[in-house]
Amino acid sequence: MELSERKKKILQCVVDDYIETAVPVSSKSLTERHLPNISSATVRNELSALEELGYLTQLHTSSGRVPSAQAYKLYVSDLMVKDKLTEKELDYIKKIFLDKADNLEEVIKNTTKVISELTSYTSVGVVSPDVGEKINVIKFFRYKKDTALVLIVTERRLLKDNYITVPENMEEEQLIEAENVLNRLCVGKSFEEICNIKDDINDEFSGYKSIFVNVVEALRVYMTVQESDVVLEGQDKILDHPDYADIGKIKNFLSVVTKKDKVMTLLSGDGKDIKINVKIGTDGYEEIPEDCSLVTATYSANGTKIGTYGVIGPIRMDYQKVVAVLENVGKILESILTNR
Amino acid sequence: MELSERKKKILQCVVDDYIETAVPVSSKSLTERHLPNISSATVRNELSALEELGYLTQLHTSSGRVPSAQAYKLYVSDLMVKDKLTEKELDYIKKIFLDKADNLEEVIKNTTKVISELTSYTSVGVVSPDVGEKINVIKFFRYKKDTALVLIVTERRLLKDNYITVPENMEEEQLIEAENVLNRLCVGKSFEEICNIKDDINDEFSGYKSIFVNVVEALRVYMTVQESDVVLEGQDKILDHPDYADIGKIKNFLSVVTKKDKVMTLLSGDGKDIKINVKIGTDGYEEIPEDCSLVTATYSANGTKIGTYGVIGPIRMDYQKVVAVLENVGKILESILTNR
DNA sequence: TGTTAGCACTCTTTTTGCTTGACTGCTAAT
DNA sequence: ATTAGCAGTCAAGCAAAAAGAGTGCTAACA
Repeated sequence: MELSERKKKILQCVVDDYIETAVPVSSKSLTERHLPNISSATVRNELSALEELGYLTQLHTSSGRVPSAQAYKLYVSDLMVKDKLTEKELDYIKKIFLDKADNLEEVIKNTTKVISELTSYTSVGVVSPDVGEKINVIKFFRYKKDTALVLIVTERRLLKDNYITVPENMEEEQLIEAENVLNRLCVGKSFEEICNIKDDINDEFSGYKSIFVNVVEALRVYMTVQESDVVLEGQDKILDHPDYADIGKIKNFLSVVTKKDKVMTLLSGDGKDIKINVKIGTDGYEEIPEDCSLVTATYSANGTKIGTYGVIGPIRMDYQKVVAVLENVGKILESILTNR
Repeated sequence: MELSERKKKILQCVVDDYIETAVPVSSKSLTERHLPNISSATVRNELSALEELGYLTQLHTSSGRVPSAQAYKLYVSDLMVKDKLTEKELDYIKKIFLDKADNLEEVIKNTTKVISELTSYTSVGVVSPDVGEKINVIKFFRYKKDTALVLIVTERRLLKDNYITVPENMEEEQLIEAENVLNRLCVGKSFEEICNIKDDINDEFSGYKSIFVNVVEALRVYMTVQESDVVLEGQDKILDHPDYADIGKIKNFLSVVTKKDKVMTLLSGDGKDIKINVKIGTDGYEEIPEDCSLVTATYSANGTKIGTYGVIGPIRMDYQKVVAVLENVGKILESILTNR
């Protein structure tokens, strides 16, 4: 059922006020602050109707109204007036990114830092693996008798966190030989393609099969989100918000947010095309701490997903600000990473 | 002034009880729980004397006694009965380390994890840089026109997080040449030695001076503690302790503990030979959050400092358990890392 | 001289009742 | 459909009273 224009307006004012003050909103304060042309009694009737429809709740009979999760959803999708960032804030974002634009890892760390800084909420981010990412070159670096570091240069980054075990008696030339064969097989191909060719390589790859299997395993690891791909900033910001005056809630929040694996699952489900995505903990999304809200945006450059970034905080969140920050950071980030 | 045996015994009981219950300790409960042979009136006299001497405080005239920082110090150094870990706990420690004993980074992460798990406090750790660490080999890996990754293999680890800028017009052979010269200069030398030879290399190193300077800079970075060398575990554990029922205190704690640079300075001052080191926030140590206690141990293997690990938590900490865990983890860790 | 029983005193914590103030919901008039 | 006005509800704040936990002191005792 579509709400009347007046109901929408009133609901918007309730959410605005509640987000600002954290105090249940009364009919009187609404007429005084936003609606001088109608009486508080009329507003009371409307509030009562909105409560009936599930948009508002009351803590007790004589308290003001508090928005429900349903109300926040409508607010974000329909009612909210989009906020603009100040020049100062925009400059801040640009300055941060321009310094270290060429290192993807740095960019990602800075992204969460900026988001957390500007919104004053905890921010989370994860680099999306890209199964279509193509390999430029693979290099082995043997640094112990039986261990070699695998360096993989792809279109967008340098992967250098995987090791393979090498037979101790393997000569240096053999390792180079293996490297050459591997490069012949892999260069220009995507992770996905390489993982699929594993069967028909016996002839060419003869003696080095175990190495190939190891490298494919390393690639497979890079294809899924790793804990090291998850970035967190401002975990303590939550304490500044009155919604978390209760230790139990803080604990609930921190027990999720301090664990990278949990944050990973939190961010993993997010779709490809959706730009701004709001999930509210109370209904349906089990991964999100109770009474929390997760607002995320997925950024892409040159048609490839870069990563998902967002803010996690109280349901009573400053969505105007958060959405504005996420959109602007996205724009600037994408423009820097596209066609560079 | 030396305390009488009975005073020591009573003080020990007070601290034991207070650590266990978090409730101010009364004369009556002391006689009931630990001292059946003396009357509560006698204990009261002794408590009063101990208060006079600065070991105990009273929140108000009719409350029980609470240990002062001074009392905790004496408790840890003299009074405390050393705790033993259970077989189960010891097995747990061994199992964790045996899995990944050959990767120093993994070992360090696991160390803090184990400590936090077993003590149920937040644990912190930092890998000590070792200025005497000798270099086995240096390798450049050029992966972009103007950027090369610097790989440095030392006696104990593989450093792979530094990049140098290479002149775009530099040929591959020239880079290899530079690598050779650099190895001739550096292999077998310690970080410290290399940083000191920078002046008289002009003749041999001719054209590659900027590269050498870059590499030395990279070494200098490795010689100081890096943020990436700091590990943290169980930041949310603090919330389980009643001492942190107050949001202000939690904030205070987290604002230090979530920031790696702050933890770094916290752990940096610790000496070389001291095994177990207890610092209490209320007096003197400004870096430690107020009302917090930091217990650390420094581990070594083959005569070199591996790192400093410890626990940060409330002053009312279970020192018996914490010291036992730190000592045992240290023993096992050192035995694994020595002469491998 | 050290120890102990007993009692008065102090201070916190809990309970209770009361008052005030903020809202709402309802009703009747517009 | 809107509004003014009023009765009803509930939380929050306050003060006084009661209960409880512990101490310090004094006087007696070994």
